[in-house]
Amino acid sequence: MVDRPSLSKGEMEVARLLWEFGPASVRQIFEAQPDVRKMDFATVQTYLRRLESKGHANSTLEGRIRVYSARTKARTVIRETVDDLVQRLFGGDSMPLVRHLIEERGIDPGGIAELRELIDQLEKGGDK
Amino acid sequence: MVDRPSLSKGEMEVARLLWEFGPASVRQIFEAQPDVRKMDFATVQTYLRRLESKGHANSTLEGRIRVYSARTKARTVIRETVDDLVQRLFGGDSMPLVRHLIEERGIDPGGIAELRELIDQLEKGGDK
DNA sequence: CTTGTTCACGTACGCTTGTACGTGTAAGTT
DNA sequence: AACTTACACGTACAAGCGTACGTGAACAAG
Repeated sequence: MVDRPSLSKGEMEVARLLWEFGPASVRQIFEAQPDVRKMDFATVQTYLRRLESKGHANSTLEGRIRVYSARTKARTVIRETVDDLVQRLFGGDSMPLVRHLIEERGIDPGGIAELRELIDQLEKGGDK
Repeated sequence: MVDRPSLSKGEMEVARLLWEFGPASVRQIFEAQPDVRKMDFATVQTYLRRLESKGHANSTLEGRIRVYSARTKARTVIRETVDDLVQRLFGGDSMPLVRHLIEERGIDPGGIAELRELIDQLEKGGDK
């Protein structure tokens, strides 16, 4: 449970790509970026270095290419980030955020079905 | 639609108090803080000043007391903040966040009922 | 009027973040 | 071998952030 520093916005973006595209070189992460809104190669590199120095990634040299891999699970980082946001923006109550997401951002039909199930589950095993 | 700089975490906390406790002096915001995790008076003051310089608050001197009031609506800031988070952490898809909130943070019984209604509404007027 | 209290306001300071550039070198191309 | 890419790695640097301190003025209490 070594408590790692939290991620900045830019670092999060790179971390997400790293989670999604597994162990990867700087170039691979660089190219995994959506075409719009691309960071410079060197910027991606810096973020990966910073992720490593914060303990959120590991790296090894494979030949002359440095390959990074995530060291913390997405779920963990997401939990911490969201908890923090809920705390600061809503004083700790997460319902307003759920409400906001549903009202303002909409959910597609598949999501609606899934949501119904989630709620049923919640109600059934209404523990903790 | 003047595009104001986004808020830092500390600023958000103060902004939330300002939204909740209406136009208020530094001291009032300072005292509105939950007893644990209190910022110093001067720190609150700095955040209010910064909120103003970023265009998120206004202030006037009432006698010798400076009174701050929010200039941007909570809803707007929340939308921008959450949109940004969803973008960076989930690549723009908000469903994973909803799922996370429900699974990891739980919703109280009242919330469950409300959620059901929200979903029904969504399904009915399934536009946009 | 003297002393303590409460503010506003300017300032500070080290750390983090966004966003790279430059240099040296290994590998690929002609 | 000479030239061109592609990398790793060190470095940079201004703006933003967290967290106040200090000073001087206004007010309140004695």
